[in-house]
Amino acid sequence: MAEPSGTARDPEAVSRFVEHFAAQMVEAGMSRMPARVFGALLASDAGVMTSAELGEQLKVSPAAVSGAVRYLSQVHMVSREREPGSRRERYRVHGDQWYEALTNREAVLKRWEDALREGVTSLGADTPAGRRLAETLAFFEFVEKEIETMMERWRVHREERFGRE
Amino acid sequence: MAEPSGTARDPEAVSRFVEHFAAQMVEAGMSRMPARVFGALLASDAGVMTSAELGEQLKVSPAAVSGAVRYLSQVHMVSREREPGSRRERYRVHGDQWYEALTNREAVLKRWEDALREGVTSLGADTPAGRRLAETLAFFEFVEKEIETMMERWRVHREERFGRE
DNA sequence: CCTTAACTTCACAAATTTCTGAAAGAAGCG
DNA sequence: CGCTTCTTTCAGAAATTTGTGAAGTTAAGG
Repeated sequence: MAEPSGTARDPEAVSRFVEHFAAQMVEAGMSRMPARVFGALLASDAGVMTSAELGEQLKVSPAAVSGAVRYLSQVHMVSREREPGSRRERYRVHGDQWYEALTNREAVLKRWEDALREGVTSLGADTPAGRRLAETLAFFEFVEKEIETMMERWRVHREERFGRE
Repeated sequence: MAEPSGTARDPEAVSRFVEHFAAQMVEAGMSRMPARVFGALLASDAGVMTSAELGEQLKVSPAAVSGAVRYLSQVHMVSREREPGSRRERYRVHGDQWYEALTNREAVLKRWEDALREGVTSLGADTPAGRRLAETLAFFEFVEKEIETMMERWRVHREERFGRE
């Protein structure tokens, strides 16, 4: 059973989740600090935290928070807002926005594809290596298209299950 | 136009591709040496190379090759074979095997899901944070299923385009 | 405008990761 | 069985990455 609203959550339970979740993201290639910041936001009830709150909860310096959120907004995993009537900055995870960003590795895919295309050309499309690269390239192009339609299906699925937010 | 078969390929063109491709893999989270070794294999005509060949081409020590191929076989991106009648080990990329492995991040997905499930429980399924985590979890579960069907579609697509190998 | 709160940038220290050389460990071959 | 060839392991050096403190920048509010 959940706490009555207004009661502070168990900070230790939050921290355990944040660190555990962040560890998975790190393993998947993300740097530690952005992963932790993201985890903290994801586990916050409001889905919004200030720099100070993030720094305090994660026990890190303002500089570390600054670097992490800069990265996270660049990859569109959080958005930053100015708190009206204050110099405080706030960072938010939108319920859906962030995993849309996760699949928006399109830029990444594109660069893989560029590298492969260049390889096919420079090694020769009619060499065994060139053919292998071409097939790999075709795979990435396929995946790119598939991800798009998958996200469309997800949006439908999500609406059914969670309703619009 | 391609070289007549039997002619050595331009080592510089190969190297350019390998390093460029490896750089993308690194950016996507893979360590440098495994990425380079994988690139070298991918760009080889035979799709097979010995430790010595890898070390020589990449200008690295046997120890570095050893570590890289250990990692690559663990994640099923290459397979190792014993060259018959020799102590030489050979490493191979199968045309298709490796990107099957790439999408076989299922283990990774599973761990993300575990972390999220634990978070939903410990933060409370009826809290705002718990609901956010639950939706994220649902997304991952959805993706996991989708990847499976996507790979089935790819195999069909591939057969049409490249024929069986 | 000046003060002050908040965020950012930067140089550096600490921690981590990566690669090497050397030594030890397997496995074919005589 | 020992010799030889190849691979792996391991300790440590080198390089890279990460996070901090301190100074610098911006903008709200008197």
